Amino acid sequence: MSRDYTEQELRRREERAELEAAGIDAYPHSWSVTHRSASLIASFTDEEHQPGEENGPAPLRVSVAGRMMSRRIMGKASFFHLQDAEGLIQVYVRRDDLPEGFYNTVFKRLLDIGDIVGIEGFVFRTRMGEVSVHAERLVLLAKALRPLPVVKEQDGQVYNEVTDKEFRYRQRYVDLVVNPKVRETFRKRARMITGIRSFLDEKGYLEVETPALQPVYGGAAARPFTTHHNALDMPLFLRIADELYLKRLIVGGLDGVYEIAKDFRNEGLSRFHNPEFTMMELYVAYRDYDWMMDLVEELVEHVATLLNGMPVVQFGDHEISFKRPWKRIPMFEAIQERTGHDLYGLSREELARIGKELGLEIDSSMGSGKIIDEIFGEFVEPNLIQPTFITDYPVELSPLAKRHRTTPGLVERFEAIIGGKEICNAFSELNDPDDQRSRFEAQDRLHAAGDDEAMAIDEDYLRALEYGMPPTAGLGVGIDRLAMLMTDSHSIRDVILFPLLRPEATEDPEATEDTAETEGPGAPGQ
RNA sequence: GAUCCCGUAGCUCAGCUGGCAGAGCAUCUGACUUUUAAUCAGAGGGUCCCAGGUUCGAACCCUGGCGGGAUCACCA
Repeated sequence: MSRDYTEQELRRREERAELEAAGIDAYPHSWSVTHRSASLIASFTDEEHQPGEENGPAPLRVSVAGRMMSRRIMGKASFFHLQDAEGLIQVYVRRDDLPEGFYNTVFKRLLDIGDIVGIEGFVFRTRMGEVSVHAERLVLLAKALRPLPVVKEQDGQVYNEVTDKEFRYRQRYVDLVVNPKVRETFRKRARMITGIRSFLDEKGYLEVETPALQPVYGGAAARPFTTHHNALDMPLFLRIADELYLKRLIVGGLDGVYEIAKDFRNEGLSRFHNPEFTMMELYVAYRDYDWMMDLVEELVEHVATLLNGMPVVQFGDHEISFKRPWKRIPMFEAIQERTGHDLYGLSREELARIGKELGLEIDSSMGSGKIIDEIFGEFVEPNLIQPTFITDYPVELSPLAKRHRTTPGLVERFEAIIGGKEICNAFSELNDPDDQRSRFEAQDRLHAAGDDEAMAIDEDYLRALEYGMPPTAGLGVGIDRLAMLMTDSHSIRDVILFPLLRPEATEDPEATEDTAETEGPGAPGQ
């Protein structure tokens, strides 16, 4: 398989050949690093480290490694910037400090922006005040055969910034190299997840793993991905939620369990939806949804503070404060506040009439719960920017939630809405096996009527409930959406390293159809 | 799935009413031993997303397709 190389790629391949002809390995095996850029720069002080003065401090010798990101060649001396995991550090190279011929031939002619190099030398501050490494040894660690987009920056102004979304998502490795903000976003995401995990561990909850391949899928309303197990010759579904397995563990006596895992939903893509996404689910025995609201506030305030030093983030034009306590409003009250209509207890016909009056399209397949949800989603949710708990949902929307202790027709459920989007969903868990069975049966009728997102009856789950599940509070948090809020990202693709895209056209037009069909794994195309 | 916008050099982008394909960075050659978007002099580099159509002539207009983005629908 070959393709036409560009002029610059050909040039780099020639350079590699020349390097190898000169006995220089273009891909050596290792390099020992003693320092990283940002922390090295931060630790440098003129009094302790700046060499040159008589009786001055001894030079600080270091070994660093990274990618050459820019080059300023001035005759017999040069500067370049080296980028490592922490950031950039400038390197100073002089012809006369390197072996005979190395500077002119290897450094100036055979190395390029994008190459990965190792530097041994001493640290100093230049006349212009930049802490830099004066190279005494320079070793190629990996030759870059493709040219990297060259992005320049001066006083915060970025030139030739790589902005093409498709390029950035398809070649995230390049995006990470050239866009520092992207590296910061994913560091923050990682710190957020670590923060959630240690918060939950500290409370004594047990992190568990439940099946991603499930014979019966459930726990949410969504279409699944289906697959097949050959040896058992059975269909399997990729999980759409962890819920029913985690609650089996509550039955089993593990009083508090959580899982941070990928869920898979075979549905459309959007700014807020990726077919695989990360969910954190938590179940705690002997608790209810009121208690869980307190926990969510505490958790999110804690994580936001961990990431930003304070429980406040800038999100687009809004400053969002996660400081406890958050507003709590029953769903019907919130709808009445925004639309003037009290929907509680109304018949389906009355709800449909109000929906239409409000300008929504209501069709005959929509049940009462669905209409209420539409009205909520249209008039309430987008206006909830500051963290708000919406509580007490209609029972028909929530087949796994426990009935409200005082208000008929509702369940004890809440969602936290932040920035106009649902961030988590929680309830007092339904633990009456007979009620659960009848809810499943209602779902099953919907399914039979053509709703392919309705839940299936999970007999094993019902069996577990029949053994007795303690009162339990359950929570699901959309980790990607929380990461969006914490990093001021406005598309889920900006917080998922490799979001799903359509397969791109193969680079080699000859490698299409005829070969793709006959080749085994790894063949491009579908 | 619908609507709108976008697709030009390795990257960022210009390209007027249809008339020779452009700039900066990157690359190459030369100068330069503390520069920092280094600078200076020169050179090379194009399937204008793809396929048709209109026209004397298409990057530009028309039709269809591919890919991306945004909004909507869907997604409790």
